Amino acid sequence: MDTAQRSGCPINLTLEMLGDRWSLIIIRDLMFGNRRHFRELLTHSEEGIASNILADRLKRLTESGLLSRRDDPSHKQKGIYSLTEPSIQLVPLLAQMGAWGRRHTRASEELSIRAELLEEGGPAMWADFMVELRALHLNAPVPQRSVFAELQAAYLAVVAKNSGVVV
Amino acid sequence: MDTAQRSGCPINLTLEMLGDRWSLIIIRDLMFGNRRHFRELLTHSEEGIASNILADRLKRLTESGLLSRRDDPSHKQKGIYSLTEPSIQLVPLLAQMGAWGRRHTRASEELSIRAELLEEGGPAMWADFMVELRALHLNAPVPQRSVFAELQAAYLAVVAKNSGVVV
DNA sequence: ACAACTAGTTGCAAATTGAAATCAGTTATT
DNA sequence: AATAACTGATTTCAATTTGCAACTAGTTGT
Repeated sequence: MDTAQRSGCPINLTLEMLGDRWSLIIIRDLMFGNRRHFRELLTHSEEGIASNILADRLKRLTESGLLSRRDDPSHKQKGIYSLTEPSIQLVPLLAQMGAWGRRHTRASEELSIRAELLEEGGPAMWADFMVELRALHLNAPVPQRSVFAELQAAYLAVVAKNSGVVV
Repeated sequence: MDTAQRSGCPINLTLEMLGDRWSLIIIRDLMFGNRRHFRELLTHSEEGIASNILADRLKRLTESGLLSRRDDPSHKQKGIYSLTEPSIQLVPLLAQMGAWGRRHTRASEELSIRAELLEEGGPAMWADFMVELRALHLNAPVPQRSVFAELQAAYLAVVAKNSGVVV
């Protein structure tokens, strides 16, 4: 990894770590979709990431401490990717990105519902979500509230509604 | 501009508009540095943007509604770039980016002070700053409080302190 | 033994980036 | 009036990055 940085500005440095078209997509899928394996990230990606790009980003993100990788005991070739404390602390940033995107881009209703809930929930909900992510990714104690489940349920409800199925 | 989008996810769409290494740098300089002309953005950039990239990004950002451009009456060739309501609403996102970068990257003390103040000030300060930006960029009424001046003063104080000058 | 699955790698064309030089029009200086 | 400096770009070109498709080498299930 090159260490040459353009400036010491925190916004610039954040951009240097995450300012490309795929890094935050991968973190998003790990965070909100709980995709933990290479294959899951590759094939369940809404955006259709290529395998070489995914491999490269996983390597870079792991090297820069935003992800960690451990072996999957059930399969000698599989690795399990986890968020780290720094990437868990991206929750407020991703919440703001979702909120902005929902207002100012042509986001779909189905994929916006999580952003809407996170925005309404505010910092308190983000904190609860971060506690839960620490349980899922860092072996911290499991909390009572599952923001993940709330978001998932809301998403499935909108999908069901829009396909005409009675929930 | 190509209209092909990878997915309707609000995070993805935000990334498609702003997820490159320069767009948010330009918006940052316009927002926190009040750089309004091409030359100012080009030469006062900490990061040293190239003129062809700057020209391209100003065009793209203007086309996508994040900036607007009007003629400068004092010089027939100059344009004055302004933030728009959508880009003013990036304040919370940039505040979160600064806060994250300050914690998780090797950001310099001098360039971090604004991020620190914005984080401490929270949503109330962000709202005040947005009101002020609407005055500076959208001809809205000028408010009493100037967050811009507060940030600038704090920055200059740190610069002065670190160069051994008595403030 | 064999098929399917695993995490990647390789090859290659296209697009993007970025440094340096250049450009044409505008303004300030002499 | 001539000229120098400044304006927002554009051009050129090499290097890098992207992304698709094919492929690899190892692992697991049948």
